[in-house]
Amino acid sequence: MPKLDESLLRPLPPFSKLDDSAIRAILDQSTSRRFEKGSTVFEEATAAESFFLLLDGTIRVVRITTEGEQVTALHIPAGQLFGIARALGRDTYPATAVAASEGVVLSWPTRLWDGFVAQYEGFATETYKTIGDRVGEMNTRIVEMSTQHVEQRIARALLRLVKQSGKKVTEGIEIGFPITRQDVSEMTGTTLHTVSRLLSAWEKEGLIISKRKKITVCDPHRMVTLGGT
Amino acid sequence: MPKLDESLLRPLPPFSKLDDSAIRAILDQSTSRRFEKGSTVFEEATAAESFFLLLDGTIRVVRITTEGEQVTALHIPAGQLFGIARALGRDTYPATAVAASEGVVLSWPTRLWDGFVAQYEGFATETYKTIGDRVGEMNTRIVEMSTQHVEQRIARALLRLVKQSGKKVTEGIEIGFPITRQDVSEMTGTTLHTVSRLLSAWEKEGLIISKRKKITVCDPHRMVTLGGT
DNA sequence: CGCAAACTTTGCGTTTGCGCAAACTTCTGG
DNA sequence: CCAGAAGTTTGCGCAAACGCAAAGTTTGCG
Repeated sequence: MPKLDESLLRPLPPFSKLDDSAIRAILDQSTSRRFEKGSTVFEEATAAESFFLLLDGTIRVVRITTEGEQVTALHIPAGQLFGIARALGRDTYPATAVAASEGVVLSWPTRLWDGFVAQYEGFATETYKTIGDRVGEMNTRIVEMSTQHVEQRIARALLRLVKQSGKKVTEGIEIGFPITRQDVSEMTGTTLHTVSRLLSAWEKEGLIISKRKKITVCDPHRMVTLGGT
Repeated sequence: MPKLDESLLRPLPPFSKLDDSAIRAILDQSTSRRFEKGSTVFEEATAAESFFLLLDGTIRVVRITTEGEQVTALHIPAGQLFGIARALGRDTYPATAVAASEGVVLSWPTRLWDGFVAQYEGFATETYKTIGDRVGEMNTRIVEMSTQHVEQRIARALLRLVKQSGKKVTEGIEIGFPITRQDVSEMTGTTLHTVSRLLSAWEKEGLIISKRKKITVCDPHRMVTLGGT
């Protein structure tokens, strides 16, 4: 077990109101694990045996259609809980979680969930806020998919990624994990071809710089404009 | 105040595990109100002053884009709680609720929420199950919007409506509240024209019968097939 | 009873973005 | 250092669905 201490969890939403001993106790019951890029943390429809906290990296939450197409529902940034099926009364995971970059997660057996909720004041509340945010995001996704054109959807998707995991570099803001055109297409409900064409065009205009698996937004302001009113 | 008794709430999820006196107490604090078709129960981004239980009718949960287009996120069937922003740590409503048919709702001031959760065992759990179901539905919507063609989306939307509020009639199963092509288009992210064309075609094939504001699915099995694998 | 409003149908031209195909570039492992 | 895998670019043709327009139908209200 790697050395972990209270200061790690302290700033994160579900733990912010707990005292050191509580956090210590929670930490002691956790398992830490490193994930390679592309590896699966848990799979849709399997028994929700654990819930997770992402310490480092980014998780892609995907669903796979009967035709085998992948759809990315959500990206989880470092510092958030995920796989918390139990909080919504489910006993299987509703989607698959894939590591978008290498990363580290803590996990606890799901059976501890109810105890944490009962024992630690504010734990549930903070968790439900996170879920609330995700519901909001999903809602926004539905609205976007219903009303916007591919160009706007891709612009917004990039902005979301930048906001969640952007790193400042000299040329602009870079998305903090490796991402392919295919990935972007799965987030926006389009094809990698269309994404490629669009990114090429944007690069010519100086809006972005894109290398293999890497996208840097140079002109966020103009990107926002493209994203729609 | 109309006469309400325990038997009304008893069978509904959040109350199923409470005893008569608890339900009585909850009921005593509620306000009952009738809504006309098309009237707004609450509006997006306004302070979440109440939460609601739909006793009769159907609620359409919509978001309005900056361009003024409406997108229907969800339909709430009779018997469910809604407007429970508080449960997800929000203090404003994330969407607008419109009565799709006339109906009756009970409401409580939001400040009572935390008390209910604390006081009544199982109340929160059951509520979160409902939310979990809705999250699942939204997820499915995203996947559909990403991967399916208009025809499939409309087929599925109709099936969802039929499942939620279908009434058996001699010709098939009829959607239990008035619904226009416009409404269907707002559920599926398309235009009323496309919906009209498609429904006309389906009617010619005997798949459905549609009158003004009324749709009856005659051949649900074939409709499922149209909805995709 | 008649008019206006709400809802529906249908036609036609246009466009967006997909599907397919092929070539090209960058990485990785032996 | 080379071969193959993984990722990207680009061209071309096509079909789904939109946008616009106009006319038809049903309903409710005065």
